[in-house]
Amino acid sequence: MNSSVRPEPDFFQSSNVWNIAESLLGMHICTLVDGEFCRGKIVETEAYAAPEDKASHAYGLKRTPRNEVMYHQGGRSYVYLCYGMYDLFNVVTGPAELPHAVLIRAIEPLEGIKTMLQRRKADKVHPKWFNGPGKVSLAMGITREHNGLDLIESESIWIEWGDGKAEQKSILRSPRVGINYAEEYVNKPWRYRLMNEFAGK
DNA sequence: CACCGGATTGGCT
DNA sequence: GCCAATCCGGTGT
Repeated sequence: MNSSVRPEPDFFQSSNVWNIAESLLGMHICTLVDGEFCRGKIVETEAYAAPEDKASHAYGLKRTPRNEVMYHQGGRSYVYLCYGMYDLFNVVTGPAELPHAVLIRAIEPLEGIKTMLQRRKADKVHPKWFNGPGKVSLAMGITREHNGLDLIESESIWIEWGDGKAEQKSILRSPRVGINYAEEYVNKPWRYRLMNEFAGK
């Protein structure tokens, strides 16, 4: 199987962040944190396409210590604090200096399920524990400590091919969540969901 | 099931 | 000081 193989760097370096966001559906996110290995199938993503995208932290090529890693070439992690309480995990994409990123919004747990349930303080597997970007980080053990990691080389967080490319017809596109400030970008259908019970509603 | 508010920190104006 | 790429529990239908 090539399901447990990581993509080559050029997968992340494409300037087509929408295609990457869609391609990540069905792929696996893996973590090895505190000695616990976890694997989740990615079932929901969102594309952020600065400089034009007003929903992006890098809108207009705004560059700050927080979003600096977005300017790195694709293949790094971008983890930031949201609403003072949640660390959200993104995959940085595109060539250097083009600050694109894909937010991982939901997973279906595949391995390390006991650990994920403990971290979520949940008793049994149910989509409600994994169907949001804050929930993904909590379950997988991802924190801002993991910001800026090289997903090609890291032994803490990485991406694998997993199930392979999803059927076009099994993918839903819709506007992104929580970006009501983004004006004409509010309704861009840059949220991608697999028709899978673990994806958000 | 829909709607609503509180929690809680740091980034940036 | 304002408010954010969210979550969760409470209330009412």
